[in-house]
Amino acid sequence: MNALDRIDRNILMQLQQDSRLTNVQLAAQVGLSPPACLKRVKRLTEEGYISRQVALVAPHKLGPMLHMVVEVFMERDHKQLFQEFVKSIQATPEIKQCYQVTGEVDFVLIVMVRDMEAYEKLCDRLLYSNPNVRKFRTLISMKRDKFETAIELE
Amino acid sequence: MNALDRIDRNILMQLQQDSRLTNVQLAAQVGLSPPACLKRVKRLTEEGYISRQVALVAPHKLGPMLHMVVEVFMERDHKQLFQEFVKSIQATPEIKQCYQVTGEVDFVLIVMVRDMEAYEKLCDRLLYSNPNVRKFRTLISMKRDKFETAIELE
DNA sequence: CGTGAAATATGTATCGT
DNA sequence: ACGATACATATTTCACG
Repeated sequence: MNALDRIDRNILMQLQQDSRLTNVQLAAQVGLSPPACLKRVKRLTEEGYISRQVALVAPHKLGPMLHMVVEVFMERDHKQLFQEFVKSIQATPEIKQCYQVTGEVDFVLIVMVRDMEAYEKLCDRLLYSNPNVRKFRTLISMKRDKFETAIELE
Repeated sequence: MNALDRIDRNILMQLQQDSRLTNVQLAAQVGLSPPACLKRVKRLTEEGYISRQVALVAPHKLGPMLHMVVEVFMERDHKQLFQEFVKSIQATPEIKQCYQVTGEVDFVLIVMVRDMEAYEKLCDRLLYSNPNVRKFRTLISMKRDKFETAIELE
């Protein structure tokens, strides 16, 4: 079931760096004929290795943008409540990432907003009004020094 | 200089969700002829609005994967030292994201590693051995509940 | 920006290993 | 089971209006 050979990993590495490669280019890179290569890409997509292909847009080109790292402390460690919270996070487009962590903090959120006002509104809507959120701490970032989506395939 | 019209934003929104759309499909979506649409995509790429197009690979499909949120406290708030630190971060593939934040914490890192051993080695190499790093705190995540790369274009 | 035509690429069928 | 060749379909891309 889970057996990616060297060629599959090579394909994934290439496409993680640049998915605009044409299939003929990719095929040449990995040493296959275009149809054989296409079949693999299709298989990797169907089997969920490639979840999707997207364009990454440069945030700073669209005016000022604030990134927030938010640590959320919940009232109780209750699965049901966590799931509900995650649901509300998934429905909030400004929240780009959510990590469930172990320790004192329960969730870490990565939020992208235009300004403080937008962030405060978000907090009102999602955190202050949620009885299961005990408290949260915000780290404000005006500089994202690195953003890489690729995964190491050793 | 910075003047994206409704069609440009529409193109960016579409490609942020799915960059595998063919140019003809995209053209139809935004109400342009394929050549006109292609020109815009090219322009948006050349001008840096689209920084790149990538395949997103599902981490859990490649065996267990740990995400770490690392808060780094530097010794001194010195620009030169910060820049050097950022450089070392950019050269480290396991560190996927780096946010420079204001307040007590100086940097927040998002790290992806296979296991604790790999993380410890990373810490040795990058944090413990760096005299400018005063201390750091690690939040361990075994669950990434959301990961969205798209930016709001209102 | 649109139309139409040429150049490329994608996708399918079939064969061979 | 997997890859290659050849062929059909679709897309990209250029020239022109």
